[in-house]
Amino acid sequence: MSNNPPTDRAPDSDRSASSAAFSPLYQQIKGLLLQSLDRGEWKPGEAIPSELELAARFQVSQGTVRKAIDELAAENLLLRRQGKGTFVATHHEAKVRFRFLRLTPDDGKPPISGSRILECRRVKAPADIAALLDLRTADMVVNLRRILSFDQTPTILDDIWLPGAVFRGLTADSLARYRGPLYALFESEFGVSMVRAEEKIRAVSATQDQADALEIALASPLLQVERVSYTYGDRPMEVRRGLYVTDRFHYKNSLN
Amino acid sequence: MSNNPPTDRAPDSDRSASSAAFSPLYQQIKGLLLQSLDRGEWKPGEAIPSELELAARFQVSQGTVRKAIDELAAENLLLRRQGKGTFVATHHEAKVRFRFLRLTPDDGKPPISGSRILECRRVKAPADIAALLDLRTADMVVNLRRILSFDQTPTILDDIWLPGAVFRGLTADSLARYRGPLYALFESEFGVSMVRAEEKIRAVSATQDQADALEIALASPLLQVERVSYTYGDRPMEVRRGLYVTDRFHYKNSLN
DNA sequence: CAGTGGTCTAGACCACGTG
DNA sequence: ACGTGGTCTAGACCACTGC
Repeated sequence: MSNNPPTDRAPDSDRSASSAAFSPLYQQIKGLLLQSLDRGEWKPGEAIPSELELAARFQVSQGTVRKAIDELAAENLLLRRQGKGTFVATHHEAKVRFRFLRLTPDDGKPPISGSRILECRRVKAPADIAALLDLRTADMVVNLRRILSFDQTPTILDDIWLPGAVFRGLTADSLARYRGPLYALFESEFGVSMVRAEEKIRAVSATQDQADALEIALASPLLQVERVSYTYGDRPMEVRRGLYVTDRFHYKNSLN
Repeated sequence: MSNNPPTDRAPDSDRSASSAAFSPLYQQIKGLLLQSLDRGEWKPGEAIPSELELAARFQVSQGTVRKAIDELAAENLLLRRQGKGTFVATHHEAKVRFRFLRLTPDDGKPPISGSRILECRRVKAPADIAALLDLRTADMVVNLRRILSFDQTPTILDDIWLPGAVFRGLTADSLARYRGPLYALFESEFGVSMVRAEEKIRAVSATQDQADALEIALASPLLQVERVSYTYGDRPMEVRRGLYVTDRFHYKNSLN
C-alpha cells in the first residue's frame, strides 16, 4: 500500500489533522495519539479507546496502532493492562509515585516521608530560570521551597520554579493542605502531566542556610540535583534544584 | 498453534536446548540468542545471521525472531542497521565509547581525555567486593587504581575491582600500553562484554589522599559513584568506585 | 461470556547499503 | 540486482479481566 505521501488513503478521516508527513504510518499515529493526550481528550488514569477502535478511527490496521502504542508505553506515557485496556499514565497510584525520585534508602526499607513548605511566592523570572522554562524575564514564575523528610530526618531541600501563567492559584495554603507527590497535584489541579525529566548532578558543600534547613553541619557534602521536567510536547514546565543528604540514602541509577 | 508446552513442534531443532519453557515463543528465542551471545558464537562487532536465517534455524516465523531481536536491541545488546544486518554491540566504536560514563562537560565541548594507572595488583577479595562480585573472600581479584584527566585536569579517581580468575594476565604493563576505554579492552582481551550497570551515587568530602591525587583542596565535595557492571546472564564482573570532580563537569541523567 | 491486550503467522512492499 | 532490516496488513488463537 503506497502511503508515505502526506495524508492519503482516507483524506477526510481523523488522520487528515496530521502534521508529520513522510514518516512511517505508525509514527504519524503516535503523533496523533500524543496530540489527543496533550489536548486532554483522555485524562491521566483513564483508558484510551481499544486498539481496534483506534484502528477504525485512523483507518489503519490494528498492528499499526499497536506499534504506536508500544512506543508510547515504552516511554511511560501509556500503560497497558492485559484484559483491561490501555491507560494514560498518572503520577497518582502508589506504584509510580516518586517515579522521578531516584534517592533510595541504603537498606531497602521504604521510609516514611513528610513535606514542609518553607516558602511559596510569585516573582519575575530570574534570567537562568526563564531560559530553562522558555519564558521571558518579564514573565511571572512561582517559586516554591520545601523540605522533604524521610523517617523524621530532613533529607531534601527543594527549590522549585514553575511558570506563573500555568500555575495560577497555587498558594502556600493549598499546598499545606495537600498530601502526596507534587506531580500528582500538578496533574489534577493544573492539567500538567510531567512526562520526562533531565537531571544534572554535582557534589557541593552546604552553605550556612542550607545546613540550618537540613540540620547538618556547615560545609557537609550534598548532592545537588538540577532537574528540568517536561510535559507532552517536550515543553519545559518545571525547574527543580534539589539538595540531597546522602549519608543514609543514595541516588540510584541504571545504565544500559 | 499450540506451543507453550516445553519444546514442541521441532523437537530436534536448535530450540530443544531451550531452558525457559512456558513463556512466549519470542522470549524463548531471545533466551537462545542470549546463550549464543554469551557462548561467543557471534563476537562483538560482528553481524548475527539474518532474521530469515534465524527464523529457519529456530523453526519460527520471521516476525517472532524480529520481536526477540527488538528486545535485545532495546537493551543495547544488539544493534540494527538497515540494509546491512544486525550486529553484536561493542564498546569499540567512537559512537558508544563512554557508553557508561555520564560525566559531561558543562559547556558541551568534548574534552581531551587521558588515563594514568596508579596501581595494578592482585589481592584476596575484600569482603564487600567479594559479595558484590559473587566471589568468596579466598578468591583473588585484580585491583586497579587510575586517574582520568579531561583537558589536562585530573577529574576522576577510579578504584576498580575485577575477578582474578577471568582477568588473568592483566598487568600494569599491558594497561600502560593500551589506549581507549577499559571496557573495549575487556572485550577484546578477556572476552568479557559489559552489558548493563547499576550505580549508587553520593556526595562525599575528599580525604587528604584523594585531594592529592585529584589536585584539589582537602575536603572538597566529590561525587562518589559506585558502579557494578554485568555481562550476559546478569553476572557481575566489575566493581568500580569513582570519585568525580564536578566543578566543570556534571553527571547527566534522563528520567522517563 | 464478551472484550481487552498478547502472541504468532504469512506475505506484501519499501528503504537502504553494497556490489 | 540483490539481500538486509523496516513497515503494514489480515487473520487466528491465547490469556486475562470483569460481568
